[in-house]
Amino acid sequence: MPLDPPRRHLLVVEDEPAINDSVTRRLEAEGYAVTQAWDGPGAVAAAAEHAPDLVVLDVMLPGYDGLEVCRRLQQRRPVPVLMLTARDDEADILAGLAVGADDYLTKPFGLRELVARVAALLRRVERAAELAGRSATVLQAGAVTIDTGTRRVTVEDQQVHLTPTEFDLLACLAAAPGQVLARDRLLAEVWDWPDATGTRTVDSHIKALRAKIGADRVRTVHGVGYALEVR
Amino acid sequence: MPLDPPRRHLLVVEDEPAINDSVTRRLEAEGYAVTQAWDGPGAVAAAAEHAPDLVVLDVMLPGYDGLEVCRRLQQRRPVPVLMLTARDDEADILAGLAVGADDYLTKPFGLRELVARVAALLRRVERAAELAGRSATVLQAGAVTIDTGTRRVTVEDQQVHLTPTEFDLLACLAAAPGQVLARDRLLAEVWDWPDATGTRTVDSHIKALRAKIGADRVRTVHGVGYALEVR
DNA sequence: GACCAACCTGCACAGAACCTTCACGAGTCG
DNA sequence: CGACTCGTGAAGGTTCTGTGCAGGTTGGTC
Repeated sequence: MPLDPPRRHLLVVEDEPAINDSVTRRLEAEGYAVTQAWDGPGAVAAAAEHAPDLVVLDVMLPGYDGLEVCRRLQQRRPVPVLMLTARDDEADILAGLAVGADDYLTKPFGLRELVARVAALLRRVERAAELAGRSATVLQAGAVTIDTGTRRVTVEDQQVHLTPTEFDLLACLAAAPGQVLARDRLLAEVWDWPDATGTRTVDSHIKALRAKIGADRVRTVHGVGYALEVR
Repeated sequence: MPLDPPRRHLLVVEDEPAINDSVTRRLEAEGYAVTQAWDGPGAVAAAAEHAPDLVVLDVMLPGYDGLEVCRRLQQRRPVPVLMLTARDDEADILAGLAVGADDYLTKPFGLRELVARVAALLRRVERAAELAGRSATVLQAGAVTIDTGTRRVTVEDQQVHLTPTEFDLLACLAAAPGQVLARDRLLAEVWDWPDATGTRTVDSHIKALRAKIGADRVRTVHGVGYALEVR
């Protein structure tokens, strides 16, 4: 049981340097650990690396849309998102909430208000998490069961130990059972490398995965990619 | 504007009135139509009557076990099930998954989490249904079935292995069943060679394809090209 | 700081899978 | 019956994948 209230880690995603910096400074003054990101890819990468407890996200971003960032973040791991929107556009806000944002703030906003919202959202989420206890989202493909909540995998009711990357790879394949996924796609989703050129990393992990869950459960489609057998 | 998605119908099976009511109220607030049931027989009857899109099912029930309910529901008609379990028992969870549950949540859980799970599961199931049913990925010509998602080909329910080029060629022909496609056209679409001059490559692959799916399924149109028989 | 274990990545090589071309015979059409 | 088109088999070359291994990173321990 952790005794001290753990320090909360926030991710601030905002392309305007002045706003990003002032928000960051203020939140740090409030005692949060803050990581900054200035565009979509950076945000996704930072989130993957730091696993923040909450994300403050501008919807208007270079790279790709803030909504897209939100979607990707949620897809990877549910994380509370406080959306910043310059437009006072109902549709935009609704879209944000639909892709997993939990609250929003329209520009221009005061820092005091932002801080209050962040605190409120964290409180809300943490209370829910506390009540939630253990839970999971389960994927299944044939005799393979993947629990993304506990990150455990069983094959024919036998538990198997997978490394983090192996697990993510399997989860990615299992999200679309039977479907063939290209190496590029896997590199983008599992490794967050939008650019994939001549690396054999995927193959190496596929090999490891096969050794652990059974070689014939991962199908090679020559010249295309890999697929999880459903059977 | 996104057109309204059809209203989803849920069945909540839980014997504890306080929990059942709060869960139901919250889900209704989220826009779902909700039916309540308090025991096993009631759950089965309600499912038969309302044909819900998803069932939230407590495993500990009077009457008979939640697992039994789950089994009966699945037997009647496959329906996504989100299991609620008080016990933090691995075996119990696995048993649930084995009888057709798709996800689980251990008590005590947060309503926020529950809502998220319900939405995620519905999304997943609907996506799967789309992939399975839609002809977006599945092409058909007579007894030949081509799944471009899994890249699998079936001839009279027998699976056939095709090489990448053979598959693309077949898919190209199957995209316009019965239609005659010129070699130029095939070279352009399958091989991405806009310029086609006196190569016999197409013929070679047609030959291979014929050997695998049956010679008479690919018709030669002298001086023009090839066509997939529909029959 | 040194050390160790677990893990990720990339490379080189071998073998498998695959594609293309060629030559020649058979088929088709006017 | 020519001229052209198509089928066929084999050969050669190319691309792709499986695999073992080494170097590097990370995180934890003494």
